[in-house]
Amino acid sequence: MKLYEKNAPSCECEEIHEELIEKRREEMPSENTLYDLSDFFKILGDSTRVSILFAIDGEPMCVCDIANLLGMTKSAVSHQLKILRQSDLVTYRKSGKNVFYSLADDHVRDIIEKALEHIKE
Amino acid sequence: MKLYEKNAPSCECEEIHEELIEKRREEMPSENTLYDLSDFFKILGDSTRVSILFAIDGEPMCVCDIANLLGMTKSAVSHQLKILRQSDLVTYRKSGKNVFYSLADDHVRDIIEKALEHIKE
DNA sequence: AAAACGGTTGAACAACCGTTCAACTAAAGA
DNA sequence: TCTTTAGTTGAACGGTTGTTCAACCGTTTT
Repeated sequence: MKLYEKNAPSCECEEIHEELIEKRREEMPSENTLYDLSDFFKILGDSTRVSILFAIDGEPMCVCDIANLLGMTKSAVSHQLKILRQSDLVTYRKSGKNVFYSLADDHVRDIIEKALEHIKE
Repeated sequence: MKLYEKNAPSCECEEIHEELIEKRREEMPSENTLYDLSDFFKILGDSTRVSILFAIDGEPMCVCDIANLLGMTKSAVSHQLKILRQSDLVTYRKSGKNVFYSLADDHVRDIIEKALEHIKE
């Protein structure tokens, strides 16, 4: 079948709805967008990072207090903060020996809020 | 607001700001909620699963067509569909030898839409 | 009935990821 | 200056996870 050979390394099915697939393919986001999107969700897909975001929501907190709040070591928290920093989800401000972290913007808060609504069903 | 920063020139790990931590702790979601939330995002934190959700958005698709669209094996797609099923993100309808999958509800679409807005900055 | 097909599933393997540990830097106090 | 403290970082370990492979099931076709 020609249709089969067109999509070489795919599944081994015989009956393929070629028109539908092409139509859907055109409507799909770009591969890069899909990766960016899943990478973003990957950041939120860890309870420690989500907890940190809730912790610093409203009031900035230093690493030590976050660690105490979550019952974790400074190191573990710092590692996760680095990831949140690199994803631009948090900002920080140095003050003496301390580093105060806060939410980068309200965008993330909205998404988390919507997700909270979703899981409460 | 500034109360914390005012009398907190240092955040010592032995001398913790109990009041702030306690206040934040009370405002935090329950541990279970935090796990549910991160588990939900974990589902979306995979490009294959996100791609599947986009694929079946609007029109139901059978496993074979999804596999062809994404250039993956039926098995790999089926494994991910199982995860999406167990998370109630998709529903399915059997029709002869085929199984047609579709989005469970519009909730997820909204969240993905918001996330798309976020990453486009 | 037997063969073919769409789809599912479990085991295995490799890649990924989060915490721990130890060493390190920068800032503050003595 | 020397010590202490807040925070960062890299390596390593153990658990998680996504794909592959092979076998399997239910439905349709011959």
